[in-house]
Amino acid sequence: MKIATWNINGVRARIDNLIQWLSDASPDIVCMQEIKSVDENFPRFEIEALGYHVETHGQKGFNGVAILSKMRFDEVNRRLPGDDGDEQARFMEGVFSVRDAKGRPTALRVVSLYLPNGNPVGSDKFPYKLGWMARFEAWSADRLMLEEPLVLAGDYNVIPQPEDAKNPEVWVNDALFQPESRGALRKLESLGFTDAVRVCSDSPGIYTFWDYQAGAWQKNNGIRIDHLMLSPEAADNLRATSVDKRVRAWEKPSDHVPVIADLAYEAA
DNA sequence: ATGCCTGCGGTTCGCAGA
Repeated sequence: MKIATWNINGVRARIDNLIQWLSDASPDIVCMQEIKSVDENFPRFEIEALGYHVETHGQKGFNGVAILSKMRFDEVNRRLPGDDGDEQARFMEGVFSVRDAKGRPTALRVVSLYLPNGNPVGSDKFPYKLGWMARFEAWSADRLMLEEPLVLAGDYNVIPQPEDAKNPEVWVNDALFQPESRGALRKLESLGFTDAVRVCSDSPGIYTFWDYQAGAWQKNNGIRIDHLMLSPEAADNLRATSVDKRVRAWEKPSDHVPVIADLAYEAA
């Protein structure tokens, strides 16, 4: 079962790109971020025509997340608990019925998340980012107690390590590379989550984002900020992880590319 | 030091992104 995360940077501007990629890669579940659309304007019919169920959590103009799945949703939960005043659409969870490699049935939980950017450091956006990450850690710790396969997939807006950037020195004053941001991501690992890309490769230079500006793609001036964090049960069933760089070279690309984890589950 | 480029909203420039 292939589970992907992709910051699409505007689903309506990217619909041709998305349809091409879905047809091509045939992922089972796709977590999307920055759909930049309200639910009513989400281009669901084109996607449903490819055999996907579609659940969205949109917002006017900015942010917004969605989950596409070849399996039907058993449950959908929107909004990260812990702050009823937070109106930004950055979190949704889908629950599915699957079987593991031995045929045992289990629930599979998949989260699509879009963490705050947090720049500039020194503005109120940075504490919002850290506060959001603290709420997310608390929610994740709670979910871990279920001892179920759980995939936290999304745009974390955090560069974990220097080897996750082509030029780490230019990021030292950026919210994406602050010790507090990196520490909050590392807390998920200390709780027991596994970075699906990193557990499969020690190589530097695995990137998921290249800025539109200054020829970043052509210079391979990228960063790795889109992550799939796996609960122990999910990590035990990880077969492989890949980054689909091809789409960054397509016409009218998103500045992010899909990251895909292949887990040893099948639809129940 | 700043813009570079792109999507969106709501009108053609401002904001946000990373």
